[in-house]
Amino acid sequence: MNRTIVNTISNPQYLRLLQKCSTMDQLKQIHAQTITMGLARFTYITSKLLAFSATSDIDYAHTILNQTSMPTIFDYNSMILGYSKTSKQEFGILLYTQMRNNRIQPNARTFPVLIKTCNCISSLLQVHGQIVKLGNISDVYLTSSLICTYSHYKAIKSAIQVFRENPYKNVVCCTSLITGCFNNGLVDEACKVFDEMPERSDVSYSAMISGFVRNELFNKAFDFFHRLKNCNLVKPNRSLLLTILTACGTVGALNIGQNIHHQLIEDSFCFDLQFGTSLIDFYSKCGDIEKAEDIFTNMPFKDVATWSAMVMGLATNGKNETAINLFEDMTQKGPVPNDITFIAVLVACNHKSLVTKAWCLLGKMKKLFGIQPGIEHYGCMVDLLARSGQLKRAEILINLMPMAPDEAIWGSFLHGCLIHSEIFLAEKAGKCLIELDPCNSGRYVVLANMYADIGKWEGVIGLRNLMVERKVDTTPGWSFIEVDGIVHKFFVNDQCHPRVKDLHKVLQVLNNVSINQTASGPLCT
DNA sequence: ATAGGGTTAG
Repeated sequence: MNRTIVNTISNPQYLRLLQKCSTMDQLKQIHAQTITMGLARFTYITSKLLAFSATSDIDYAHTILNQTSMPTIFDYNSMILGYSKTSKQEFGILLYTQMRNNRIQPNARTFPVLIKTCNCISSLLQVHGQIVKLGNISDVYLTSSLICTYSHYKAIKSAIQVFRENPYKNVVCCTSLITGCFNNGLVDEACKVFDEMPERSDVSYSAMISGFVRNELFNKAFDFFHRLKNCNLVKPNRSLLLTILTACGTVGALNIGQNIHHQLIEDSFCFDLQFGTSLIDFYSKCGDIEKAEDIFTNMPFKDVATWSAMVMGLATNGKNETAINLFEDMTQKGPVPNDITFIAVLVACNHKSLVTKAWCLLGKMKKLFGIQPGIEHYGCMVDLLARSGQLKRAEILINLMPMAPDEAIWGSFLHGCLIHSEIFLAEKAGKCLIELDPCNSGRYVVLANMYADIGKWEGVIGLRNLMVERKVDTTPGWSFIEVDGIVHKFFVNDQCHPRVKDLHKVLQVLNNVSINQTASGPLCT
């Protein structure tokens, strides 16, 4: 940078210069010149430097803070915000204490950032205590921050209490509570808050729809989507359409998803990175892998998520070799693969029992890409080994993994044991599953069916008693399909659908077509 | 003048 420029520019010009700088190197240069030019005595200039570096290099920001003779509340707020974005979140409260020792009064902006540094419920309670103690410092930002963080730590009752007792609230506070309720399974409460809201934004609708999706209430999500389109008050925004598209993929709602696709084409959004990736995922999940490939080919910009979605789509649609080849292409000329890409390519190996290839990829992942395998990667390996009958090796891997096995790991292992009739190992895995997931009736049923198959009736009775004793909810299994925008849900032995007779006729035809099918009983009725 | 909140693909 030209020294004379800095020397002669006025303060607003200086600030504009600072806003333009995009790297820490540029900032350090400006900082050095600020000192040489004697501009460091203007506190708002150093404050601006500090605020900028706090979000990209917190240690550098801390050196600026240490060099500042009289740090202001602005400096502390920036520092606390900076720490909230790092892994050293506990420094937030330490800085706050230091600030209070220096007799600096917090202001309305201090607490939302301080709340962000709370990494557990006890630190949140501590901060909330401070807020109450100081009094007179609340506003809508603070209310929503408290609601979000309480619900994040599963203290939804406290979140509701903050909402009810707080006079400062607006559409954001209501939306925060809606999200909190949905994330804690309180669907009715979320609906109540929405119904009673004085005004609603596009984000409020988004929160409702994604909340329904997370709670697997897909019909309600689609209902809301239609309600929103009909009311014409709020326009569906990007994230809302992305959420709906995810929901469509999850339930295989081809028609609704296709309508969104057409709408995206009309709005010239179809080449958008996120929409493109979402569409690839959606069409893959609906089984239209050609359409997914077509979108992938025509996307002008693709990132690691786009490639991962495509590899996963191919892998789950039986195009395993294409998936693995696409992954190889990616390592040659695409973005750097991440942990999710590796899950996708391991799934591709899984569906073709490519055990050696999978081990090789797992090694590559660590050595070449520096990615530590997570529980999902081990899960893929266990699944792969178990399916291919290498149950001993699968068991050894479960014991050697650096983390405790979860339901998915034992589930894969059990599945492999059942395929290969390894009764002793299956029993072991089944018991682990029941203990990990004691409320899930399905876990008991799998083990009970296995006992029944081998005629070990005392095992069946024992499990039945255990279920009664533990009051396990035995909601029957269900399936669903979307036709013309309506999701039809079917339970096992369900006779409630108005066209149940027609459905049975179709099922009969299908069963006759697949003569070699070894499925044990009807798919769903 | 500088600092804060809600939805979001894999």
